[in-house]
Amino acid sequence: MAEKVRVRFAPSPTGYLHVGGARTALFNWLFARQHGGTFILRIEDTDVQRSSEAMVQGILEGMHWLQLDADEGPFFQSSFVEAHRAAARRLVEADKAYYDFTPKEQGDDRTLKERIREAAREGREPNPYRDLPLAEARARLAAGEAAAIRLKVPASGVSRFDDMVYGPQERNYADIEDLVLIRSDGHPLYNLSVVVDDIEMGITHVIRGQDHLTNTHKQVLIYEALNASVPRFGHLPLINAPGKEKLSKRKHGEIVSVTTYRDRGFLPDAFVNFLALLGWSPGTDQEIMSRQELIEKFSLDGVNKSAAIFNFKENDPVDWTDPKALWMNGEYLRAMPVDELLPLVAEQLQRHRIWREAFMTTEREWFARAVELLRARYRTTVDFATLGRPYFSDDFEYEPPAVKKNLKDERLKELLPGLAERLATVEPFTHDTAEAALRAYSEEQNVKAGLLINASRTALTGQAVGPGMFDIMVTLGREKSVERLRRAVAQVGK
RNA sequence: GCCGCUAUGGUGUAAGUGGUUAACACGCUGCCCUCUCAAGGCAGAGACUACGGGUUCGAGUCCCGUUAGCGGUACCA
Repeated sequence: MAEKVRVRFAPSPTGYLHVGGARTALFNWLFARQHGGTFILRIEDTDVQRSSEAMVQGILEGMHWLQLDADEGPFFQSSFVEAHRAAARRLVEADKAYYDFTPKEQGDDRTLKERIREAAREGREPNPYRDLPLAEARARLAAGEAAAIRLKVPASGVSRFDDMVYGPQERNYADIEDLVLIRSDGHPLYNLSVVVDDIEMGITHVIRGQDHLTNTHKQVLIYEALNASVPRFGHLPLINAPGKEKLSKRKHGEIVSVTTYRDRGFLPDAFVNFLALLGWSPGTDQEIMSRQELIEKFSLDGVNKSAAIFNFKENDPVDWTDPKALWMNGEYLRAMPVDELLPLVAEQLQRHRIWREAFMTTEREWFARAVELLRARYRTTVDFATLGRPYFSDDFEYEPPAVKKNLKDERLKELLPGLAERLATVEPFTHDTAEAALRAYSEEQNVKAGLLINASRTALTGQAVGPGMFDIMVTLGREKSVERLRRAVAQVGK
């Protein structure tokens, strides 16, 4: 029978967890869950210069928020370097790798990319140390000379593997250089490290970004040299920025960081759902899928090959990220049980310092109704604390455009206090009785009800938009409504 | 330069082994609802399926070429 599925997510902590990494983690996780397999987290921190503890924490936090917790790990690749070196030594002994005494080239002022291309263009000379007898190499090593270890890649023939997403892949050995396995300072390099670790951890399926597709041939070579069984590979299309630009941490900043979505009021399930649809489709029209549904429907066959664009606009405070992500979060906000939403809203109100303990105790029922009323028009939980501020706190601002639009009419200086007086005596104070009182008053005063309604909305919330006016009144309660109507007189005509 | 991957409306994706007017979602526009804004309902605009050749009765779907984007080509990961 088929062996048990073991997959891993192996980020390098040279940056926070970004959307591309999160999607790779998600697909590995989904694949593992679907097959009853094991999902492993391995931090590839061998590049000490660029890795940092803070980034490790950021990755862990992001994974935790998305609820993609690992079954095993986190492991740290840096703790396995001895195994990597031992593997390289074995390859040397088996004559599948060799010591290269060529001095390490020093960097110059050209950019890295230019240097790589220039070196490649010059063509490769056969390495003079490739066939150096091992005894001689060891003698030079013993004499204190430094050497890198390179893999002996066959001069001719082709490398093949069948990618689970991209299909059959071929590459001529002639196009693959004798790659360095161990630097001359003893530091193991990526291609060796991943392979050794993946063998050690019994990884059966390697699911990762497409940027590794061509180098996979090199890794297959290493597996074979090590007499290990080669896992199945599945490469995922990349996620680009608008304009098909590469998504870059430096250029695009926090907009690509997963923790940004946590901090700006996304629901983890909504974000996971959105991420799943970036490069994958269940093949049906269904787009809103719970975690369980994703696990059931996910398939590498449904992953497409072309890069997706993460469609955010830069410097747009309202549509600050991909509109579809925002829409989807709103859908989740509306569909989830209020009881689950309440603590999330509470968290935001706390962060904005407008939280009152009573909201969760004596006024919990009221709190739930207010959240219910507001969530139809919000897209993130942060909206409850910003747009929703007037509903939870008396300390709010009158928005100038709203004042200009709804509190312009000078007559309101008399009408607002007049309305306040009427409402003060309405008994009981409900949506319908408040409405009846307002409409009666507008008729008496010979003004349109709309004038009073819109003016009241701005008087009560400082805003021009929001829920139905009488719902607002009931939510705020008689006392606050009356008080705010009177207070707003000072805003009339501004 | 060389090797490789990709190419469907603004964005994300559909269109089993080639078969009528290229579908869905987001976004956009309009209408309905209405005290505003959302939500919801309805309607609509938007794609000669990157371009050029083939194969075929018939191609988004197969083949070749071109172009573009991306990846690799490192003693980075």
